[in-house]
Amino acid sequence: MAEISLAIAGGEPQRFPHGISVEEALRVLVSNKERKRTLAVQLGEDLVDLSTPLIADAQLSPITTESEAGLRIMRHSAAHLMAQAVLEIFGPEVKVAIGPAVEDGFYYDFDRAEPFTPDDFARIEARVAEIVAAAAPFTRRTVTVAEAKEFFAGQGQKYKVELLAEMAVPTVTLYEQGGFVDLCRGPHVPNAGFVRAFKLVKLAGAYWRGDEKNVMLQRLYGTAFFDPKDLKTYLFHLEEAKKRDHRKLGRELELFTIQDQVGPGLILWQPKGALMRRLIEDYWKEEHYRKGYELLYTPHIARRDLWQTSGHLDFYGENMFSAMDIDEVSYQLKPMNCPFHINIYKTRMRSYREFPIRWAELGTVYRYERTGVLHGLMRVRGFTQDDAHIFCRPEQLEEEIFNILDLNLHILKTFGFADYDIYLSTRPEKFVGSDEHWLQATEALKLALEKKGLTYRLDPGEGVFYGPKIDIKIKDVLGRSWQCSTIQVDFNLPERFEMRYIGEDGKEHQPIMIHRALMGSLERFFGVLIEHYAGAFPVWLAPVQAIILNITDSQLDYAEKVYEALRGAGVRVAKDTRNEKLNYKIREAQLQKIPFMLILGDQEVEAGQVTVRLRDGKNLPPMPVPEFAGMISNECVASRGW
RNA sequence: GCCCACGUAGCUCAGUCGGCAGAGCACUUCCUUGGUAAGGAAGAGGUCACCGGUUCGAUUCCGGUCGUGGGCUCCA
Repeated sequence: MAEISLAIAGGEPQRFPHGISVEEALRVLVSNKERKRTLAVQLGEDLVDLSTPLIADAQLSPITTESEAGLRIMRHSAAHLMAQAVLEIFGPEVKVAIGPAVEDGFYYDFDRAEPFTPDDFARIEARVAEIVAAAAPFTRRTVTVAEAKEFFAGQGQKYKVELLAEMAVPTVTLYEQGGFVDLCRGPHVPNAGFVRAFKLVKLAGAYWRGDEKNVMLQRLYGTAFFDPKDLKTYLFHLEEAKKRDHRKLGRELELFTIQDQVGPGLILWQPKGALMRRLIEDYWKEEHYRKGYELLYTPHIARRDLWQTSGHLDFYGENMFSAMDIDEVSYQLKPMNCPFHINIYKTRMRSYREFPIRWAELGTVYRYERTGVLHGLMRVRGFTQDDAHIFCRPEQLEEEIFNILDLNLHILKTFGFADYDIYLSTRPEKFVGSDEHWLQATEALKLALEKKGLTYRLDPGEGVFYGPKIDIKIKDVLGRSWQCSTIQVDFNLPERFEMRYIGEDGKEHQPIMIHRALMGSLERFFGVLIEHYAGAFPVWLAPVQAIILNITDSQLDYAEKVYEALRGAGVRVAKDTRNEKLNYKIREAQLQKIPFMLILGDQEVEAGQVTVRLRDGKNLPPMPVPEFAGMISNECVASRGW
């Protein structure tokens, strides 16, 4: 028998008999300790089981319990264990669909007449614990698609049969543990004992293959770890994340509210939230002015004809609120601002000399969202976009995109966001515009991204039908990612509205149009902001920057003087002069996450100073009032840049 | 829209195996004037989401509606 040469990546190759298993090879190639925590290896591009026979020279990279990849493999195995437990408890009439590892764990979809209840969780967990204790080995075998079909058909597992029917390969692999056989690519842990900590976390409905035309399956979400301590940490982090939930903080800090009587997905901004919004808007307007934008205001409704012309009724109609008749003319609430901006463009003939035209508006739009998707500030039915439209010549496209990215990142950074995922979406199957335009525009987006030195992911075919786009997504503390910024090229509306300009050649041309929103929606952005800072906003944004806490009534006059002075100096100051103990007042101010507490006792009155307590519990040395006011204004300038 | 769970005072939550509803915090009043995360007492506050049904009687059981949460789908 021939020999093959194997090595740990970066290590010395050694000779082994042809067909030796990965596990046998590891016994020679790595230490015992290392081998015991290895659950699979990477072979080239592929991850394979330890039992895999090796038939060619190769470099092996062990996947251990210490790695992300190892965790994923184990979680995928945990999904199999859960499916085994479910079938054992609820009988073989339960149909299994798919069960992959996901970000924080795994899930498995089941088709069962009776709904699972949270009470079932304990039973399933107990059964999984037994399976884990038995450390049943995972075994793999390769069969033909026909054999696999016959096997699963025999078990009545119709979803597996359906999956097999679409596979364009001759053979598939089956994994078995404890008598449960699943169609699966693998790899898996060597035995169930690797699943040291297992927990079911939630129950949800999910359509078969994600298509709402299909039957709804029951999805059980779980998570698993190699070490029970990690599970505990994970659950602790979930609790911590809940504390930053913008819905909870929004109520506690009195930033915004959503009332049944008003309607779902409709936001009421309370005074403190409204104040913050004003600060955000002021900042936004100033930055835009500096970058050569002009501001517009447009109405909330328009004649239905406008939406006909724009095409929104055709491609966006199901997201629009229904029409209302006014003097026998039909009107509709706006889901977007663009048609208004185009109408302003069209008030007269435009020249290439005016380009680029950059028009921005904080435009409030209304979109019908299905009830199930509404979520605090993140997903609402009425929201204000920080919208803008840029009209330019094709050759200006790249530079304009670059400018937008520049402004975009600058603004995000001011709000403390430096981590985000960038996506470039290219042409979908259904599209308007010429091949040449698409190619040019997509190239321009790419070049701008590269020139800005940004790494991005390509999302092929995920562009809007009217043009390619760049999306920037910010992650919240619960790990959900929210799209805020979007930059889209549009070949459609200029055509539909017959937009024109006179070029250098004296002839009519069609302008290029860019839609863009940086914060996306003020509501969503505010939600992300609340979670990002856990409600402890930077000084320039804090609705209350400082609160005066007097110790006894004998400082009331001085408190009033300090209050007036700080107000006069432009500090957002509040005072708590209630007849309460200092401890009590500090606790409240702390819970309100006010950056500075100004403690006033007899000492401060005498010295004409304030003692500053920070929200992290530290104290600054006593200082005169003007010095404190100066400190605040300096900090704001430093954060905001002006 | 679909699946599962939930909806009791402003907030967090008890409770009623069907018999006119409870705590803590917040709020009001009084006492207390106290230096870095809750001083004490009293008071007020709820058609138990809404609409129907079963019942002598429903906040409790059943059905529907609305809303919320977590998912699916969709998106700023």
